[in-house]
Amino acid sequence: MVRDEISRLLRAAAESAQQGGLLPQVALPEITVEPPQRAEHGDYATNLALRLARSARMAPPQIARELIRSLPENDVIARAEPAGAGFINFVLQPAWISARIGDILAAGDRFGANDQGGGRRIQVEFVSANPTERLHAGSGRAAALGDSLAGLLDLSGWQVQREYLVNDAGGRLQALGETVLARYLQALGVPAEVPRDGYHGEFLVQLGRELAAQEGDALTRLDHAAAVSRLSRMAVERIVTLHRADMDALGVRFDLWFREQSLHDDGEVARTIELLRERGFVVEREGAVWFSSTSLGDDKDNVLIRSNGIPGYLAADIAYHYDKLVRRGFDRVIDIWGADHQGHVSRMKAGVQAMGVDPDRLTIILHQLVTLRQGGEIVKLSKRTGNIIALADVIEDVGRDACRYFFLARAPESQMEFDLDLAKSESAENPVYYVQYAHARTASILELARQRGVTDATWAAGAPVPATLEHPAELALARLLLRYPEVVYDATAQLEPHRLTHYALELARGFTAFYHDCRVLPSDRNPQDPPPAVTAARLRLVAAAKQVLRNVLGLIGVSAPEHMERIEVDAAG
RNA sequence: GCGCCCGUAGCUCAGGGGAUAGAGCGCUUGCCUCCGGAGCAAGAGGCCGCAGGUUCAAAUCCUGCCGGGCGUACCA
Repeated sequence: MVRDEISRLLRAAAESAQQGGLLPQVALPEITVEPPQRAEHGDYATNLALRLARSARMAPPQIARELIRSLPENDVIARAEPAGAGFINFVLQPAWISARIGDILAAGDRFGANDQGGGRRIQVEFVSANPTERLHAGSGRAAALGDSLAGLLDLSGWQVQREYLVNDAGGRLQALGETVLARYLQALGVPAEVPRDGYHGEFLVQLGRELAAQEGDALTRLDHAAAVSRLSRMAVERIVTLHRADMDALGVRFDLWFREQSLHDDGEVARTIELLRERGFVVEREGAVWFSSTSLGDDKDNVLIRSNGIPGYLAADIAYHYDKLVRRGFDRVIDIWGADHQGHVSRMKAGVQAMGVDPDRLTIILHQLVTLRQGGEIVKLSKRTGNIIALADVIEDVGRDACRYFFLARAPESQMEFDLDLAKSESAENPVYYVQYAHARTASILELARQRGVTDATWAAGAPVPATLEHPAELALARLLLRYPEVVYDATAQLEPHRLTHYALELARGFTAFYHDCRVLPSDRNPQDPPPAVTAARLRLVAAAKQVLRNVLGLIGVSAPEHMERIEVDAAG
């Protein structure tokens, strides 16, 4: 990464200055090098002199001057200047930048990779909606967030597994079975009532009809419990199939759809409770079995086995996380939960800790809920409200690409307002199309170059640098491209994939500005046409831009089209 | 009541100790004889919710208050 090159030079400068007596022998703080907000402040800047001022007992500008003077000979930095209250601003060498374009082409789809994971194993579990209805739009946010995060981790040297937990056990499954039985019977004309804690939406009415059509009255001959059990299983399978189809439509693939029921079948839930008991975290009172999580700092104890003898969700969830962290041995586990589950964070952490596992190995990312706006109406998407807008409908309306981009574009902790009408009616103005359009342009330029007899070898990775990039727009684009690995690194380390969408837009803008200012191919009409070496250098830059746009769009989950359909601008509006 | 998250441009949101706070959409004004105008350039629009505190430096960290969202079950 470019910033690491500069950091190394700065560290060498500081040590050299200390040895030469220009700076006192104080401990160096962590060196941060980052692009400044304003272009006139150079390509990168550091506040090292400001950070050193106190311990060195020197004025920051003076420290800055000493550091600059002590910078080792190098071909990276063209200029280093003290600025402001004590910053050092760096301008990179155009020749060095130009040479790095070849690195991008050589790295190809792997450009941006780093090794912060070091081959360790990590699991990202996300969406994991209860199989009781169609996925609602809010699950799209979890899907976009989880899939892009997993992609980032993969690119950053982690071995990643994407997992979806199917809650096919427990009390809600019972309620599902009761509901489906009632709907099934109703469809057969038999009077039946959905229990009060069942699911009253239209969706299961339809499912009941389908099952009645498929099974006839066969299930009426079973006793109640058997019918509920049978129907709940059938319903789960159908609903999971629908969930899988929605994820496919978003381009999200899971490595494993984990069945909660398997933990019960294998005795893992029972073993987990026993293990908690051995470790002294189990108390019995009021006829139920409790996890004494207050002893680990939780605000209250939680039920493991209800007084009716059925284990609650927490017992299964602790068993599940024990399975992930110990039995399957993931080094880290990331759970992505909706904000409506925020209350479970402390007890889940306590549960992991009680099982003897370092709770820092589990990271829970909460995303705030999604609000949909449709026809000026606000529709809040919380679970178990009757007013659900299905994810499948949103994907169909808006398209996969815009869906992935918009769901990812906000920080998880922000509430998100998704304006369906805007996304549909003004899709041409969507930032996602702007980014895709930039990619289509790179493809178009390279294709035209081929038609004019320029071979791909011109922009191949190993080719020598034909000419040093000089034009400000060329250099600005090249610097943006070189920043991509830093964006990937930070987005991974901070677990903030939404940064990708902002970078993608910035890169597309940088490319479009370059395209506007710098002619790539000769036009024969203009005496200012670029000479062949400049054309070759710009083609390499275009090829590199295409690569990086492709890479970042890939992480976001948006397609990188070679061509886009023309949209005619209707002057009449 | 208590807990978590959020209050930044007309709207939707980035930025989360550092230099003159940004983007998209919307609005105003210019640009289509050449690689795709789904574009480009310029502009208007901000006590960064309020009040204290910490710091050389606060939109950013801390405290309190106000406003919004979500939790606060022997549901998941």
